Amino acid sequence: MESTPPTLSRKAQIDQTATALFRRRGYAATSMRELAAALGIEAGSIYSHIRSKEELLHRICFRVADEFMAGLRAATADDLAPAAVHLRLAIDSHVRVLIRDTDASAVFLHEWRHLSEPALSEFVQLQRGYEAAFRDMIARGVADGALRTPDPAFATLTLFASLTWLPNWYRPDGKLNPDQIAERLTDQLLGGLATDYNPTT
Amino acid sequence: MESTPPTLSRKAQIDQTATALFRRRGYAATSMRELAAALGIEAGSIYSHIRSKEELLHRICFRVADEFMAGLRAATADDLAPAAVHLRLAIDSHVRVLIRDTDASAVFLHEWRHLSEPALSEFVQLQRGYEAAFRDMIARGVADGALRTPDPAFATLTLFASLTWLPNWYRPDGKLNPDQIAERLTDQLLGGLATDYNPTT
DNA sequence: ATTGTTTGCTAACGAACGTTAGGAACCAGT
DNA sequence: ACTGGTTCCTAACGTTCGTTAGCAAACAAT
Repeated sequence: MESTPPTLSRKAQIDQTATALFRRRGYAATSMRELAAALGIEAGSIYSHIRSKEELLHRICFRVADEFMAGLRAATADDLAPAAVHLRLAIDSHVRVLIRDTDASAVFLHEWRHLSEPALSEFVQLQRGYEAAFRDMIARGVADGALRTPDPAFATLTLFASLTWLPNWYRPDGKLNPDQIAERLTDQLLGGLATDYNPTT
Repeated sequence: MESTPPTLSRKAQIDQTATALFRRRGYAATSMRELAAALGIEAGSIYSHIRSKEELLHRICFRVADEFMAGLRAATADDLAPAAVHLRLAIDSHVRVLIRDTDASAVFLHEWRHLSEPALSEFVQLQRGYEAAFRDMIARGVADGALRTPDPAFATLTLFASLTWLPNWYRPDGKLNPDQIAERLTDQLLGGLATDYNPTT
């Protein structure tokens, strides 16, 4: 059972509503009074649960960052697996986070720059490490012949471009369910790179 | 010669500085006092040249939209050319706009949602038409056998994803000059689609 | 019964916001 | 010399911002 109330705790509700608003209108353009109205309470009441507006953004960004990082660790846990397998699992994990938590992912991707120091630097560092891991996987895949691309660095950019674009077009009520989307996107992105690639379909 | 002063007109300077600020900090998070400070004047002075803050955003967004549209028209001017050629020229033109005017392009891509009606609807309509044109070119290219992709709609998404991502990584002081970037990006994006493609290099 | 936690209110603070009014300096063309 | 346009200033307007203080109701645990 739970020690917390049966539904979402108020703080969790605030996080959720703030995430949706930050995504739709942008962090800077969302006022605390707007957030309060969406929750059906007054602006001042929010501060019984949080310390500041930026704390909301901070929690969203770093929670999503944690999910991405955990997925990456799980995908590369098997040291003996080839780089191309690591890459496939990592892309798949990344897509699943994007789909499971589209609003928070969109905030993570576009609103992080409104963090202030020192959180901003910490976030950027996490981001760089994450991207570097993908670049390494692709480079190792090319080195061992499993992947083929005229320009690994550029391939990494294209990969992240496609991943980052997903929240812009994904609709939960679309024809494909999340698993199918993740599978298809992974297949498509890897299909363009692999020298010999057979999708699981 | 020119009837305007030798350097940029003040209004053009304001546009330029606003573009850079809107890009770096976001439209909503950029204050008129910040903009004024960057120009070395007082906030009130700006209103001798413009009517409102949103007018700045409006001008940036619709000017870039015009450039994209003009490029698309030029690329598809030759009715007799095959769809794959139209597509190549259109991608090339798009990339050149992105590179020539990176700041304005980034504002166009990310800040347009802060436009208010009716400009917002007008902008969205332009955007949809532009994307539809690319989708059609890809679909026709697939139909006539010049292009190959398991999912034309998804290919269009990936294409726009890569294009939209460019301002995020492009640096004018990089190794490649604008022409080389445009050529390489066009080659790479089309290379993944074409059934038989020989880059111009 | 009491205590502590959660939740929310009203009222207001100082700061920052976009914007305007009114005036002044400068400069080009007549 | 005069005129009209461009440019910028100071001062302030009304509004909205994030946030705080102080208080109160509801409820769970002891």
